[in-house]
Amino acid sequence: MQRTRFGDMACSIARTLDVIGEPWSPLILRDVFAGIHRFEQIQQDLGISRKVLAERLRWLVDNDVLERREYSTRPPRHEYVLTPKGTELCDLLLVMARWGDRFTAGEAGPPVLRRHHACGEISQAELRCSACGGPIGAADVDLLPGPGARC
Amino acid sequence: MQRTRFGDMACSIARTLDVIGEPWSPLILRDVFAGIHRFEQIQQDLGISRKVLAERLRWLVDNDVLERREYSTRPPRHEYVLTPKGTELCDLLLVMARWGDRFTAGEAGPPVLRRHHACGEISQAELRCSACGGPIGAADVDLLPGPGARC
DNA sequence: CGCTTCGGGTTCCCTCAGGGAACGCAGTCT
DNA sequence: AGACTGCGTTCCCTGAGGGAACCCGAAGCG
Repeated sequence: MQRTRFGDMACSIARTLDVIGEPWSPLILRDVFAGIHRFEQIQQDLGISRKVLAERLRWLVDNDVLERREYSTRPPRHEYVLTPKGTELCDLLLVMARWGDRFTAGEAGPPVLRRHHACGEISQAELRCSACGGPIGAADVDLLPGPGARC
Repeated sequence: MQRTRFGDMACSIARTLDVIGEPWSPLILRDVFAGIHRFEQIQQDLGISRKVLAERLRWLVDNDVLERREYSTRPPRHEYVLTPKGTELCDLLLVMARWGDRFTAGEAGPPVLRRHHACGEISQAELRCSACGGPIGAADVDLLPGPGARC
């Protein structure tokens, strides 16, 4: 067997990892989210190998996270933009950024700040319960088998 | 160069990935969070190679995400438990699970449900702005350079 | 017209990380 | 003593990632 695939596991976490769990994929998503849309720019920004970048972009497009859009026919030029599915995936990046800000930023402070459009304030993303609206964290939930439980 | 390290990048997302971005690491975290604390159990649950599991556990312990605790002196037996830092990292798993539930669960529905202790309801984790309390998503923020911005 | 550039990849080679299985080792059971 | 268990470590083999070179279509330019 080669590198184990996670897509067949009966676990939403594993299936999410199947889509963006490969090395570099979340950073590619971050770049597209941050406004870097072109192959050459992403490659330079990340310092990733062109081969791997091409593979990852193809995978993300095939999985409907990114869309490969032609922005010029002559000469033919393409850019990568987020689909709605990909935009929701970026929520993950907000939570990763929050954890990184808290635990890895050190003396210098966070390298990037995020300002909420709606209120104009610098903010972090907090997790709230969709049912009661109260704060929720990993320690506050019980796990129960759901309808698509393990075979 | 070998596999590129993300820890030195001026990006909280990259630095978070440096801690749990390797293949398998999030699933190991999920298992420990779900109550699977012992080497042998994790190995069997995931089907991961013992070598890689030992490497990942050591890395997570070194990074203060897990604690290796002796639960029996004779014979010496150890288990892995979440540190506070690791527990906060599990918030990431909640968000991954939500995305996976929405976009990869298919007909069968989500394999696992999560019940909020505080209200007793089955729920998903929603993102809210820490400043105004309103809903927040990746599409609702502007990025600004912070104090620890790229050198 | 031929030469260069540029965006966006593809191909090639080499090393290193992951998979799998075997081995090791302390301590306990019978 | 011999078997078993929990927890790793060692070994070999394959395949994925890094790096650099190459490719191709379409301009841009003297």
